[in-house]
Amino acid sequence: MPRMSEADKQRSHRRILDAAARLFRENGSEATSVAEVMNAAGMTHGGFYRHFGSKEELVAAAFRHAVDGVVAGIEEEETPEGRAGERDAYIAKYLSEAHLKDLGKGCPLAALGAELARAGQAPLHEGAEASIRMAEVLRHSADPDNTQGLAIMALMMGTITLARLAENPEDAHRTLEAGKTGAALLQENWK
Amino acid sequence: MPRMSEADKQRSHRRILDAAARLFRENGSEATSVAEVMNAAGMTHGGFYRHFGSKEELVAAAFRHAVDGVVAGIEEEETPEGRAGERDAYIAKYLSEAHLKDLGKGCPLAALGAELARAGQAPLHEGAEASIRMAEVLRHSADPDNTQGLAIMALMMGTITLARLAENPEDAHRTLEAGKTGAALLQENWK
DNA sequence: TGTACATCAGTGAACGCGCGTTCACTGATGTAC
DNA sequence: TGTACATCAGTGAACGCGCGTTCACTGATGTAC
Repeated sequence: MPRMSEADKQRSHRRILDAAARLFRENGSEATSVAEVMNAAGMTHGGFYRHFGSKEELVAAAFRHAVDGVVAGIEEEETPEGRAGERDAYIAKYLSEAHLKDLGKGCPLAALGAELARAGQAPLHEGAEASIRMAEVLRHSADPDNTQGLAIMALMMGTITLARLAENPEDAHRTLEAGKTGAALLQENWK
Repeated sequence: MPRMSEADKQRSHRRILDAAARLFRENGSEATSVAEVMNAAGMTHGGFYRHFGSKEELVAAAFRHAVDGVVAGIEEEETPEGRAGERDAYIAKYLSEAHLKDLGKGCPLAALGAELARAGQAPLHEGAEASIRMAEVLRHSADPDNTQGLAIMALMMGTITLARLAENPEDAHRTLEAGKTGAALLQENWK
């Protein structure tokens, strides 16, 4: 059947990244095999090394791809007003019940942050960039360190992690509400 | 050499839990093998199943053991004043540079929370209990849901996760400072 | 208190299995003339 | 434009390896008399 055209290869590459970004968030990057990713992308495992040099390289690339998907449309906003609107919608969506179970499309930092810190140099680097980038989405002030954005991002990540550990919907809801109250407080009363 | 006394077995059991609680937090429970845990506990891997029925059982037990170690001394405080003192010290210690690299003795929820949510029923249950228990340590008000404690816990977990992803000490420090400012705000201005 | 024996914590070899990675092969693609 | 050929994306078998788990064995412990 091979070989395909250059455009086909790009489509395959994209399918691998899509599958990996979803599966890694759902099950963790360590618990997901290269073969699982390739099957989900509609291929067999042997072709993997035409696209990536190693699994670690895929972990880094898929994580970045996941972050791209999550912040898409927000980073493009030019005006402060557009940003503020996107930002508030983003916080509400982040702290929603839907985000709890939809791991595969959820926040990459919440799903993989802890794992990334020990997954090698390239994944760690992507994690570091994602931290700054995702906190930037939440920036309110002109503070160059974006302290407020970092704090709100941290609160939201922790909230989702705690809510995902809840054994019943009531506890999960309670945790999300705590996060919403906290996020509102950090937005209104900063400094 | 075997068989040892009942007291010896209890000491072995304890050594396995100590080693697992440290190694799982340092490298993740999936990335740590049963043999590594047993070697760190000073034994060979074959004896493991005299103590635990499966690795998953160890993950749950070691996580609980880790939580026990972290909240020890705080839960025992009887008076509100004693609690408040312990609590403030706990927050300061949690958001310190020392906590960043000392993964093996650090917060079990920050290190393993995301992994636990997909590690099986028993580990998930321990994660759920730990969430409530560790938020309880931070309780300020008489609010039965402990909303404030949950929010502060979430903020601190997220802060440590973000800070551990930082590529240089300056960014890590900045993130910790954001967490401290946020935590103070959540303590002072709640509701 | 002393002796015979069953128990069982820990050892180390062995198991089947799935992992990441490699490789010979296929055949459509893209290129040179 | 047509033909010959090199390229290389994807296949599927195979690799060595380490995993979780099992098991026959050892010998000190704890128990029964």
